[in-house]
Amino acid sequence: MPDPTNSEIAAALEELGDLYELDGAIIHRVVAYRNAAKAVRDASVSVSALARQGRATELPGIGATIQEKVLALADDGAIPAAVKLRARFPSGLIEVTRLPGLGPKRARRLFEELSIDSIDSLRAAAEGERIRTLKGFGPKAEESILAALADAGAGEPRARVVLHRALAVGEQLIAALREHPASERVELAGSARRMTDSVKDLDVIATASDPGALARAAAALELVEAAQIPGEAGVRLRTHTGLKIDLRIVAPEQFGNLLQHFTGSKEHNMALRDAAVRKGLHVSEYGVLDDSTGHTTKCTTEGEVYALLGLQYIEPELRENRGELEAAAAARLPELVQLGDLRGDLHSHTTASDGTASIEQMGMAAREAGYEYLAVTDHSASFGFGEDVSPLALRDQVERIRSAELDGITLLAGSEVNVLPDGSLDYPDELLTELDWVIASVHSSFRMDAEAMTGRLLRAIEHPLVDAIGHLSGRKIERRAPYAFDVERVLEAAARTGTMLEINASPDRRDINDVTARAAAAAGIPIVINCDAHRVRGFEVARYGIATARRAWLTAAEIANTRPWPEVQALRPRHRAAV
DNA sequence: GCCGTTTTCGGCCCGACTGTTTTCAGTCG
Repeated sequence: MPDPTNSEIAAALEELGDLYELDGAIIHRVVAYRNAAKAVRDASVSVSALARQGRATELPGIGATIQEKVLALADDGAIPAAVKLRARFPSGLIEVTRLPGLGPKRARRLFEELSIDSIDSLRAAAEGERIRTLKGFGPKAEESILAALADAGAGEPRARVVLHRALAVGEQLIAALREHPASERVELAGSARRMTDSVKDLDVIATASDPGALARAAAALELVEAAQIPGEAGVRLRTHTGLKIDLRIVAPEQFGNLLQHFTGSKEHNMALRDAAVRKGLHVSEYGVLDDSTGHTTKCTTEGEVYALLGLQYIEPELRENRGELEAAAAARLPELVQLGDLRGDLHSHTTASDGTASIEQMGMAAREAGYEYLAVTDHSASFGFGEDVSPLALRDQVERIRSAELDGITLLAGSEVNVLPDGSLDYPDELLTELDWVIASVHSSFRMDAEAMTGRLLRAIEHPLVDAIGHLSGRKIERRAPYAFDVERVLEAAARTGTMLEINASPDRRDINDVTARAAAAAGIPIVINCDAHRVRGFEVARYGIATARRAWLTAAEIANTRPWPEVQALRPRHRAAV
């Protein structure tokens, strides 16, 4: 039996937390399990392996007890405490606690007093008006339970929206509000401001000379399908795309507090407040209360909030409670890479494969995006959609790239070569040696087992003519999970061979992700941020690659293509000489 | 269950909302 993966361990710890909560454990113990689950999920190394070495306790929120439980899971496939509790609480009961309005306390009473142990028995009890017989429950409770059941069964479990779709609408709304005469400051908040992969809804914070007028104007915008009644405090909107947007309007003197609060993340804010309490301060969306004076300080900017707590300003992308508070306290936050730092792009397509523009058109678009160089990397021989480039055609393509006459940008002849199921590439080495740049990607046979996929990737990484691996995990945000492979072994191999790893900036990929990118850079692996552009407007997505890099704490120095092309070349092991 | 420049024991974020309440517990973000 293979060791449990980090996500399996995290799920087991979450479940145990849920079970302890049903069992009536003090909430702090339950929270401890949830914090541990998050620490496992954020870990870039195998927590099973760490636990075997007795080092899992180095992760924040994991102590000796939870390490023991991880070891039990790894050795016996189960945690004894969870087995015992599962016998007492039917699994359907945990689903009942997930319904809005029902938590562990009320679910447990339903179980003990009405034998409700599943969604089905809950529905039957509500319909039979038996729930209102319980003390503390009334007709309203029954009604809201039935409404929650109807929502859950409506088949529209409102999936999260990929970030760029939400921003496409949100940025229009913000631009419109900024133009309104009653508005003063209008800023995006929430997870979208932190540039997460996907979002549930959007939060917008504003100050206004006439709040009511601004809220009414927002509700009247063309992109709004429905709005609740606008008020002085703001308005809740739903756009025609189905996206929910909360506009909150506040007094200017509290703008910093509110923006900080609603930017989150929840975990960041909880840790921030915890640290504040130890200094005798209490942080909320209304200000910072000082225990010793009883005085609440309001902040017009977020910088003031952090400064009051003795912290450096923390960029939104870092606010995930992944060590940013400790770093800010020590004034050791990294200077994050910015969009303007990119000097070139090393992954693009033309009409030679599945792109829509010519070499020249893509070159001009890249130049307009501010790049000094662009690698043209059409798909290789076996791409498989009738868009493949045969070896002969690639030689022609190299000629065309080399002879393209474009001022102000250097075009590089490259290819995005398929990594075949056995880990070999689908161009011969003699052909690859003629190229300036080779990026290798997996485009087929995603469902191999982890061992085989790891071997496949290792072979590509170790190939002396491969400069970088494209979209390493193969994930599509909200649509396709990464394929199974051993991230640690892959990073170890890339670090050893000097093979670069791509952050593919395409907003539905953002692959490698923030957690992996941070681990890769820490291992000394050069990262490249590429747009994978298939059309002239394809370079607009660079901001999403930059966002992932920033969420990974990366500086410009850790991104290869912030350098001029000759320096990128020098970074590569290019074993070319050895071939 | 975790954790420590005020603690190895005694704490553990903050405020809003809801329903069933006569002062609040449970839930949510």
